Amino acid sequence: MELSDNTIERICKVFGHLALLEKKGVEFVSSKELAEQIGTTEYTVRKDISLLGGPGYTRKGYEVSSFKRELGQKFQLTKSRKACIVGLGRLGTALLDYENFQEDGFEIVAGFDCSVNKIERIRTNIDVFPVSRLQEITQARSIELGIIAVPAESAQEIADELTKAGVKGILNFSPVKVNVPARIVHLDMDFTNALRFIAARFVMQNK
Amino acid sequence: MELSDNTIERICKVFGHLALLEKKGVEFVSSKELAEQIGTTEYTVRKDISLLGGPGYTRKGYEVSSFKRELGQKFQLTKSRKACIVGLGRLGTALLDYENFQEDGFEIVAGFDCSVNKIERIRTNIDVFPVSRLQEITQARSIELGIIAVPAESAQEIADELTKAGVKGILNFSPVKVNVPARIVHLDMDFTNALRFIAARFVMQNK
DNA sequence: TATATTCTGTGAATAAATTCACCAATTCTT
DNA sequence: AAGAATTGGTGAATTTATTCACAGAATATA
Ligand SMILES: NC(=O)c1ccc[n+]([C@@H]2O[C@H](COP(=O)([O-])OP(=O)(O)OC[C@H]3O[C@@H](n4cnc5c(N)ncnc54)[C@H](O)[C@@H]3O)[C@@H](O)[C@H]2O)c1
Ligand SMILES: NC(=O)c1ccc[n+]([C@@H]2O[C@H](COP(=O)([O-])OP(=O)(O)OC[C@H]3O[C@@H](n4cnc5c(N)ncnc54)[C@H](O)[C@@H]3O)[C@@H](O)[C@H]2O)c1
Repeated sequence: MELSDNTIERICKVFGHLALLEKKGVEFVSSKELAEQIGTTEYTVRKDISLLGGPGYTRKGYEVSSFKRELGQKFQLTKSRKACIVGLGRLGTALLDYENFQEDGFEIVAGFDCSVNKIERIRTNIDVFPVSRLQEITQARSIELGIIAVPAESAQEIADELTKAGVKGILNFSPVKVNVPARIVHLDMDFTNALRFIAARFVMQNK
Repeated sequence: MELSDNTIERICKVFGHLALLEKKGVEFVSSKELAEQIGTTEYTVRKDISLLGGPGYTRKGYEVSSFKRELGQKFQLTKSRKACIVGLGRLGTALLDYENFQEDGFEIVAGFDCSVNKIERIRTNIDVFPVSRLQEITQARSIELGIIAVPAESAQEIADELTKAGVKGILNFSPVKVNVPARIVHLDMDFTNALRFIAARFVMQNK
């Protein structure tokens, strides 16, 4: 059965929240609480979950650990996935050193940049390479996800490289939309547009 | 008339693309091209634009400069808006020095952190302050937007501070949803969840 | 034990978003 | 000048998403 992107996104948020609850030792959680935490309604949460057939218990809600395990299995969110970062400027290096990715099942196993200077100067535990070795390293290390943190004008070029290298997904932080074949899942995260949206939304709301 | 969030978000993207085209000196752009650039269909673009009453010209499309001006006016995207960043760690400092915000009409006028050490060590042109002065500075400098880049456990606390300080919008980079009154527009940008979504989406797509 | 409460699951109803179909206007081509 | 092609605008149709309503089940309460 076909899940919508909205549903998948919400389920991912649910998964994240379940992980938190599990750490805290909480045993059960209701659709109402999940809804509050992920910013939607209890109806939507229940509908989403019902599409997956997850079992909830009357007057208790969903069992945190087993439900998390089930989601992890269904969406393969438990196996650790390897990722690389292309563009090691201010944003790229911040991402490189963000150790929380690890515990959420994303392992940054390589960084790439076109500037050899930069590569030599970077202090990090992650291996960094010239971008000319992107294909080689991506394949050798079974990297599944590519994170783009190069300037806008190089973003499409890097998206193409990553595509050729065979990644399954791309997260793009540059402020231009990248085009990749439909088999590759990609998401553009444009901070400037986020600020614009907030501003525009505020203006509309108040007139 | 009421515009949906989807429409507002798309219009913001259109605005961004118009700015690009204007810089390049392009005079007209069709709904089809806009659609390609922002990742939607020409129908949706035309429908969105028709809600705003923007004039398009037969066999030419929309006039880049005047349409951009019109959108800028309607959504007040031309006036420069002041923003601050709270949490000057790896991500916060990357954002602090991102000079492109400026040319898109967002001016970072202050940074805050709880660590006095950090504040003293930071090298940047932007003024940085201890977080205890958040309210004071935000009001003194008419800051409208708050960007949260503190660890998850402090995010809600900072959201509350920003709310009290009277900001109009909040962009939250921590991986927890923050709760603020409905009058304040806010957006959570959770990178980890973005990676999860990409992974989950890929799994679903291939079964 | 009986009754009230609270929770899920899900079909039906409603609402929202997208897509389509096609007219009108303009430009291009021959 | 005639006809073909391209483009926007928009009401209608369709599809998708959300919300509601309520049955069924377990638990709590009296
Ligand atoms: N810094 C931020 O806070 C911020 C905010 C919003 C958006 N962004 C976007 O994120 C991206 C990165 O921003 P940044 O501030 O880190 O930029 P930056 O200029 O600090 O770093 C870019 C890095 O990419 C490298 N690079 C350039 N072309 C390359 C190529 N073809 N292959 C490999 N590496 C290449 C450069 O050597 C540099 O190290 C940009 O697209 C920017 O618009 C950044
Ligand atoms: N670094 C990344 O690439 C990355 C990726 C995904 C998400 N994030 C999220 O962004 C946020 C910041 O990440 P980071 O890597 O920059 O963290 P960091 O630890 O490098 O920096 C956090 C900063 O916040 C300051 N701080 C802590 N509590 C504060 C408070 N109450 N008031 C003011 N300042 C306070 C700290 O002094 C520190 O300077 C986190 O929520 C993180 O989960 C970061």
